[in-house]
Amino acid sequence: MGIVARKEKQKQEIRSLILEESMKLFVEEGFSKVSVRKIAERIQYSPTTLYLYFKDKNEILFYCCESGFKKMLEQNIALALISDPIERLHQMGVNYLNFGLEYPEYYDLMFIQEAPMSALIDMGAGWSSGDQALEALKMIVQDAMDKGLIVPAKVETVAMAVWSMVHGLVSLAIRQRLDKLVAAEEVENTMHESLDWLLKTMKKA
Amino acid sequence: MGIVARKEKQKQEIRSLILEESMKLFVEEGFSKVSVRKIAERIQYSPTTLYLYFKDKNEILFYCCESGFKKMLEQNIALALISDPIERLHQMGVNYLNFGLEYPEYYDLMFIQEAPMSALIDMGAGWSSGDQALEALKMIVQDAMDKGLIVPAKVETVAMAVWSMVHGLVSLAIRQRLDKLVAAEEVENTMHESLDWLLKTMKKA
DNA sequence: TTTGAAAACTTAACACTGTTAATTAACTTT
DNA sequence: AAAGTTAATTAACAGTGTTAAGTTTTCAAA
Repeated sequence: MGIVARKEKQKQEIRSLILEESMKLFVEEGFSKVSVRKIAERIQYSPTTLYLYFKDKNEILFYCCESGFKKMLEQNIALALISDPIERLHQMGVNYLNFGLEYPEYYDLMFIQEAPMSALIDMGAGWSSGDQALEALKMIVQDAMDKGLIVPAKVETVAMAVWSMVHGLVSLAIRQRLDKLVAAEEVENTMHESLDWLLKTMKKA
Repeated sequence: MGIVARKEKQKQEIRSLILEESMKLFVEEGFSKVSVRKIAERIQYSPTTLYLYFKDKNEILFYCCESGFKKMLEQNIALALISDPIERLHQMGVNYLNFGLEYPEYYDLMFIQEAPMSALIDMGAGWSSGDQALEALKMIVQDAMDKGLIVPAKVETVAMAVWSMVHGLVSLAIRQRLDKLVAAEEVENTMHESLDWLLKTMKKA
């Protein structure tokens, strides 16, 4: 059995190689420039070889996505130290904005492109990493409500509102829409102000 | 001079023909399926002919966008009848959600894709239709603040927050992310609840 | 150690994509 | 009718994701 295990390991190594190089590529050259042929060239394999390790390009992108979520979750570890739910929610939002602005290519893939979700459906798999992040959000909202810091409402409703807002900010920024509302150099600042505003507004007086 | 005017008119007619057929195409088959060749086939012209009337594909998409904004502004005419700013803002949000869910392909083009914005930059033109909608939003917010219905803040900050939230809702819904938070059949409902929640929350007690 | 099957990989090809340069067809003006 | 201008086309380039068929490599059993 040792031999089949080693083979499996080799297979996993090539899978990782493909993913690593894919991620380098789209951080360097942007999402739209990533092609099967370019990835293949980088790892010195024929383009069709990739199809022995992944169903299609969408599946590759899906796994890149997963690694993006890991990056994001790492940023959120420090949140556990903040006891005040509102303050914790606020910092989570700040982290979200920062992640989106720092890694726009990852963000694009994780929350804007439909390719990874198509892969998810094809694979019949779950959005495990994404679900984890959403679960964390819901728990904070619930906590804030339990402690009487915000007006009671359906948790999903509030969570959706908060998520939608930060996603809206990031995705509009990435797609150059926010500079239609304020000058380009003030976009990032105003984004944070909007987030601050939301949290101040939703805080029970 | 009459002859050169007629020629100009003919030219404009072909331009309109291209745009009309493009829009039909991407409402029918979706944004990603629209190609220069498919448009050309529909209007019985050679693909390269389109390049005599438009700089590139992005420019065609840009003008499709403009027509999407027209559709959107039409929906907002009735807003003028609502005197209460908060109520007006609310209805504007409802219209926004409805537009996005009813014409996801248009919405995609107008607010998610980067192609139209690239065209805009290439053309050195302004985002006239979009600006108009944003101006309307800012005015309502200003009005609400003047009448003491919401807590005073920078108008751009609040406008950005509100826009980002409804955009976040629509774009996450379109890209199948919201059904990770609530069941698919409850997405639309919860979207509206989130909007309601925001407006209730920002309303000064 | 040689054989034969299974696994890994590549080549060739299909059907697309946006776009440019060169060429032909049509219409205007002289 | 001849020359010049404009409109439209054909051919081609360089790229995309993906599949089928063929080749090379690996490795266990004879």
